[in-house]
Amino acid sequence: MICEMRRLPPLAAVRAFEAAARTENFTAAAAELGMTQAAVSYQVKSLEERLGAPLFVREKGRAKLTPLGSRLLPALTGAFDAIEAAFASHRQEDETLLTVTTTHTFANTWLAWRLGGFQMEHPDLAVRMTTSNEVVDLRSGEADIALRAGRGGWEGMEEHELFASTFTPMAGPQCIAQAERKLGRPLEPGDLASETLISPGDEWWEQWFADNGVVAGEQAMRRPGVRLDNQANEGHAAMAGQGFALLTPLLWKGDVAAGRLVIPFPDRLSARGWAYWMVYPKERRMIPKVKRFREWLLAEMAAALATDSLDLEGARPPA
Amino acid sequence: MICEMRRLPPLAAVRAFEAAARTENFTAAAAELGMTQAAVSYQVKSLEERLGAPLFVREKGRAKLTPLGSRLLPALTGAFDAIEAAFASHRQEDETLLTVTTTHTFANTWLAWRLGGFQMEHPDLAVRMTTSNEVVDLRSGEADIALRAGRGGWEGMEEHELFASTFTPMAGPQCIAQAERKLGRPLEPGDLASETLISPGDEWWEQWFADNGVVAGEQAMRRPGVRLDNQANEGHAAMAGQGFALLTPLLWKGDVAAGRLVIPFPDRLSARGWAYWMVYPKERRMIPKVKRFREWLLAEMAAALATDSLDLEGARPPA
DNA sequence: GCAGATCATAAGGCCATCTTATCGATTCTG
DNA sequence: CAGAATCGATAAGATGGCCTTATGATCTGC
Repeated sequence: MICEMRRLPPLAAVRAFEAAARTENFTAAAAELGMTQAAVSYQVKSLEERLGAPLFVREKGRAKLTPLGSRLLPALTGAFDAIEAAFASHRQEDETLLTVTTTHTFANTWLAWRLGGFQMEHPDLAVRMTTSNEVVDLRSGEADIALRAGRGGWEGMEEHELFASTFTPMAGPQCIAQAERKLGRPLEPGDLASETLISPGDEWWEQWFADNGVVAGEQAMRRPGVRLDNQANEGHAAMAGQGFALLTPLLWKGDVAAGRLVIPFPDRLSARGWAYWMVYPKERRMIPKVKRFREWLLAEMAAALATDSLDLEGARPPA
Repeated sequence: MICEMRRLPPLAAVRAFEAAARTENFTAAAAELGMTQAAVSYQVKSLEERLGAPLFVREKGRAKLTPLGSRLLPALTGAFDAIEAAFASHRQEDETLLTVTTTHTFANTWLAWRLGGFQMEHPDLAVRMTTSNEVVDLRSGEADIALRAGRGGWEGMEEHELFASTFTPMAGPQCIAQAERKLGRPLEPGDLASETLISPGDEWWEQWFADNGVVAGEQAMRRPGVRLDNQANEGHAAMAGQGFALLTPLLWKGDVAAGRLVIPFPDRLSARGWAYWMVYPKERRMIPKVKRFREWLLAEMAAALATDSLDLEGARPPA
């Protein structure tokens, strides 16, 4: 093993010396360090004893640096400045940069549309949004807050349930129109068994078909089809007329309102048993930027939920 | 007052973090720092709490740096390296450079002639000799050892008396010859009253005249004459035939032996009540270079004194 | 599945470090 | 020149930061 042995004097003593040397005044140094003059005197003396050489000459009631002390001082000042700068830059960044991590889906369909509002309300914060799938982000300090789907119960985390993860089939208007033209009547759940599905192999299709008594659903699920890796992509594919996708109504309100997506069976809503959560380490809950984001998000979410969810025509402009 | 407030985390924690981060291994870091793994864990944790952000991600029983930790590490390593280097250079210099401070006189007449011998015996030491008159040199660390004239009793200093500071008139041989030719007989103490003195106003002339019952000495002392500021210069002036100087026999042995200086009254020796001393701070007596020089000097001095003192113009060995 | 390595944590002790108080020396000031 | 103010050294005493020991949990490799 590489044992790069360091031989350093006690750092508390070095620190006291540096401050004392910089001012050539033990009393002032003590004030700067938040301790007493006696403590500085003690530390300086102990450092001198350790070095076996004097750092100050005491004369006429003052302390003046010896040549050795003068030689030592600049390097030490530089070193402490470097340490301070390292932590200061962290603190600076930590106070002014808020990083939110979330899923592609939630980012795309909800957060990205509203994050500008938060930024407007808090111009002193730099906001960064990243998308990823690991909750580890929080433990490793890569993000301050996570917005995630799951069942909750993350160890050591403060959690706020935002909304339940429900889903129902949606498709582009032309897709619906075409199907109904073909059938000559409004769509019914069972009809989807013969329509093109997006991510047909998905277990949630199985659940939805079961929830709605569609036995023939399995055929549709076995048909080849595009398999996409997140709901955001599925939604966009649906809007592009690629078929029916299972989507969470809350997340697509805007597109539904704008007519880009149609919900054929507004009352045929399934639930995953999941929810979306806002999550952050318990111990960071009092940090200002975390607090501000939490409050903003909860208000925003409340507004989003306030619109009658079944009355799905629409995303309302956020309060 | 300029209160350049620094906000630094506890340095012990920073130090532990730096070592732990460098190796990404708390156990190894603990070994390097000479403490236990538990202590490193404790310190790292305390630093993380202070920062409000994790520095390591603990997973699979290992600790891996977070991005924040990685960003911090280089600056901290650099800072500690700088501190280490500062003290190391001092230590290096302190171990290999021996500085002796002494008077012009002793340097000129004794030490300079023999210091080469010490250097030969200790080629690993760099030896530096400076001449000055302040004992403060030692307290300020400018020199390791002082060779000084005085009465002893320096506070906090280890002292070795080397030899008593005695003196007797000396002059160049031509000067003596000229005077005796003029008188037609060997010189006697009283004759100096009408000879040219070097530094005639010096109180030691007064003492020497008194010690030797020369009442008329005062005349000579009031005559104008060159006043030199140290015995080295006075001795050289005497050798140049400028007159009679009061010199310490031990210091001029070589010149006397070579015939460049003559001692007209070898038994008319006065003492100043002073001695020459080797002096150094008590607490430094065990430092190798100090020890080595001390032993060398005492041996050298013993050798110099070993030659029968009365036979040789009479320096007496100190008690 | 056991041995070995690594980190976390609890409990407890102790000494380094700090504070308070006081003194002596020097400098400032009216 | 006296008194006030400033500054550093030092003694005595308190405390809590820091370290150790001991143990547990987790992961890896044989």
